[in-house]
Amino acid sequence: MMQRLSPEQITALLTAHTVRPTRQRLALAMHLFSGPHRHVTAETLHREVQAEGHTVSLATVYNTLNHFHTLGLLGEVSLTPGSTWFDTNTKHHFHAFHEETGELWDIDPAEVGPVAVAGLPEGMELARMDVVIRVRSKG
Amino acid sequence: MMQRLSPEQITALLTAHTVRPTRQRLALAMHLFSGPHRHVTAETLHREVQAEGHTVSLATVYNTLNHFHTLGLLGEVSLTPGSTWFDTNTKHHFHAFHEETGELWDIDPAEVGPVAVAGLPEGMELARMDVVIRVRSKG
DNA sequence: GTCATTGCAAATACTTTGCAAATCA
DNA sequence: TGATTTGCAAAGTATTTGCAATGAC
Repeated sequence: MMQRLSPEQITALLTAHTVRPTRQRLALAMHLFSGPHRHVTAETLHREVQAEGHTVSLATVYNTLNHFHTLGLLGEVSLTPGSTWFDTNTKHHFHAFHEETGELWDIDPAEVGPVAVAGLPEGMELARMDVVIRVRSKG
Repeated sequence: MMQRLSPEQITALLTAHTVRPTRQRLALAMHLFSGPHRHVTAETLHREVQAEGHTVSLATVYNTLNHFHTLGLLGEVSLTPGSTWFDTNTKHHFHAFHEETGELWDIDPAEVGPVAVAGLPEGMELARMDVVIRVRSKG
């Protein structure tokens, strides 16, 4: 799924959510939404836009990622304590994480087989289910 | 599963892993291994032993939890970025997390139904699968 | 021009580490 | 006694926040 959103669509997406399409937000949104789905941390995204010559402070990257997450444009992945990953794929899916290389990719729930949760306490409902499959190279 | 290990068994457990059963480690291990299964952070465990009158520094709690984890006596739960939870249940199981109350408890894999992972890339094998079921009170 | 947004630096939260003093075998 | 362990304080890493300057409409 290359080129999900064009620059115009990205601007439209931001204004639709009543966030001003500023230079910084556009630069970040382009990285997030114009190519294939991404997994980023504030740190990795900051490095990327810097490398492209854009000037965006790290604080703004943090704020923007949180902002986009609040708007539902990004998902959050609980992977390792210590850093927060954001995921441009907000559909229901699972993750595979290679602990040796740090690689992270999506797993289609269909590949994990049918999953149902029984035995939840009375009065509670499932809000969301996070599955992280940790893999290693076959030794 | 109350009273899993007696004080003597805990001392034996530590010496078996060639860690000296010092006053601090015994106090921490008692909290972790003498009652039912626990989920703790360095912070919560530190508060507990302090409340009991033991003097253990927070740094030692961190070091000891990491040490026990390395020895395989504790599992680690990836829940929320920002704090690390340790789990005295090291058997294969899943977690349910109540995002509103912060409650965390174990889920028997049997209650989640059969799970199998297909479609892993060539040359990789499953190392471990973490499932976090997030629940909320029925609205 | 007005109000949102940005960037910096400071603050906060969590965790690790260096090292001297204390402790255990 | 000799090696390990502890506690403190300092450093490190990840993230948030206050506020003056900037930028968008």
